[in-house]
Amino acid sequence: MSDSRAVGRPRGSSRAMLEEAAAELFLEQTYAKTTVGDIARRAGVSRNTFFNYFTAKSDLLWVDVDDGLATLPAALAACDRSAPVTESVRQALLRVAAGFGPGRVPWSVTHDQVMATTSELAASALARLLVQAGLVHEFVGARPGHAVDADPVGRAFSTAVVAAAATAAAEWAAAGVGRGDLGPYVDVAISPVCAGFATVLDPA
Amino acid sequence: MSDSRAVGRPRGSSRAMLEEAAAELFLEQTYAKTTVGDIARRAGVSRNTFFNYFTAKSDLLWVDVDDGLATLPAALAACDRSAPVTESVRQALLRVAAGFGPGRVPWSVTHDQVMATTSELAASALARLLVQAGLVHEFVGARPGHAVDADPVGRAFSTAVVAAAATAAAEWAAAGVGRGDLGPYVDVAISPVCAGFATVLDPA
DNA sequence: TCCAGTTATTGGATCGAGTCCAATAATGGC
DNA sequence: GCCATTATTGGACTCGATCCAATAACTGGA
Repeated sequence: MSDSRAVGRPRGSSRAMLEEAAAELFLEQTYAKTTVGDIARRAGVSRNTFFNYFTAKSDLLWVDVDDGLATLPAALAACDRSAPVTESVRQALLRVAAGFGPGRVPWSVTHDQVMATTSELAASALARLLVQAGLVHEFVGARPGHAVDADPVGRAFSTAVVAAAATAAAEWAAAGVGRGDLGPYVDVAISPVCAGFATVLDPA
Repeated sequence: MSDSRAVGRPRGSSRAMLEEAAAELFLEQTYAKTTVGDIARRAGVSRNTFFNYFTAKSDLLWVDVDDGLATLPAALAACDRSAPVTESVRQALLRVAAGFGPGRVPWSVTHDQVMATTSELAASALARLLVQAGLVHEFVGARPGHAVDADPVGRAFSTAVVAAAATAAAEWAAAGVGRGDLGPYVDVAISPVCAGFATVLDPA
C-alpha cells in the first residue's frame, strides 16, 4: 500500500495544484464560467494533464466531500456487530458526519453561484449518493441473520438513509455562518429512517 | 387551457415522432451510440428542431416516467386531509405507482445497454428525484399543525421516501419479465420510511 | 389580394466537456 | 548508454448544447 512511485517519470504537477487553481477561479468567476482549460492554464499544466488527475470537471466540487465519504467503509467496519443493523449504520453515518465541522464546508454546496449549475451538479451528486448507498447495502446484506428475501428492504433502507443524510448535509451547508457541526443535522434526519426500518430489518 | 395553437406556423413535426425515432434507434444501436443528429434525421427534422421539443437527449429516457410522475400533484391533492401526513404521502405515492403495470416499463431502466450510460442517466435521474421530493415536501409543509422547526425533518422525510420509492422502481424494472405491478415494490420500500417518520411528523 | 403578426423550422456558427493517440520527457535500474 | 516505466503534452476528434439570423407557413385584418 506504499507509494510505489519509485519508477517512471515523476509527477511535475499534483492534484492539490489543480484544486487550488480551481478554487481561485471558482471565486473569481463562476464554476460554470470556468473552463477546464482555464484551470489547467492557471495550474501551469496541459489541459490533458487535468484529466489525468480528475475524471470530470465536476470532481472539483466534491474534493472535500469525497475525503469525508472515504471514511464510511472504515466507520461501517468498526461497528459493533452485535448491535442491530440499523443502529450500526446510524452510528457509522454519524461518525462520518463528525468529520465535518463548521469550517469545513465543501465547494459543491457553499457558494450559490455553484448551485446554479444544477444539472452538472446533480449528475455528480447522484453518482456519489449511489456509491454510498451501495456501501451501506453491502454492509446490511453481509450481516448474519439477514434474510435474503429482505434484500429489497435492505436496499430501500440503504438508499433512504443515505438520501436523508445528504439532505441534512445540504441544509447544514445552506445554514450559512453559525451552522454548527454536521452531526446533529444528520442525526435528526436519519434517526427516523433507522427507526422505521428497525422493525423490518433487525432480527426479532 | 385549450390548444391556443391557432396562430403562427403549424408544427410540421411532433414530440411523438421524435420519441418513436429515438426508440427505434435505441434498440438498433445503444442509447450511447445514438446521437441527437441520428434521431433528428430519422424523424425527418433538423437537429435544432429536436431541441425545440426536448431540452436534452436524456429526456428521451424519461418520457414514460415523466408521464407517470406528473400525476403526483393530483394524487397528493386528493388525499384525505385528516389522515396523518406520512400516511397521505404513502397513499399518494402508491397511487402514482399504480399507474405502472408490467407492460409499461420506461426506457431509462429496462435495457441494460442504457444503464451503461451511468453519468448522463444519473444527472437526469436526480433532477427528477429532487423535483418529486420538492413536491412532497411542499405538501408536508402545508399541513396545518406542522411545526415550523420540524421543517428539516419534513425535508428529510420527503427526500427519503422518494428515494426509497425510486429504489423500488429500479428493482421492479430490473426484475425482468414476470415483474408484476410496481405498487407492491413501492409499498414495501416506503412503508418503513413512513412509519419511522410518523412519530416525529404526525401530531401526537 | 396584400400585409402584419406569430410561430416553427432551419442552417450555420460556436463553445466546452470528454476521449483517444502518438510523441516526448524524465526518472530508475541494468 | 540502453531499457522499461510513468508523466506530460499537443492535436485531432466527437458530441451535446446554445445562440442567432433567415425563412417558411399559417392566422387575421385592411
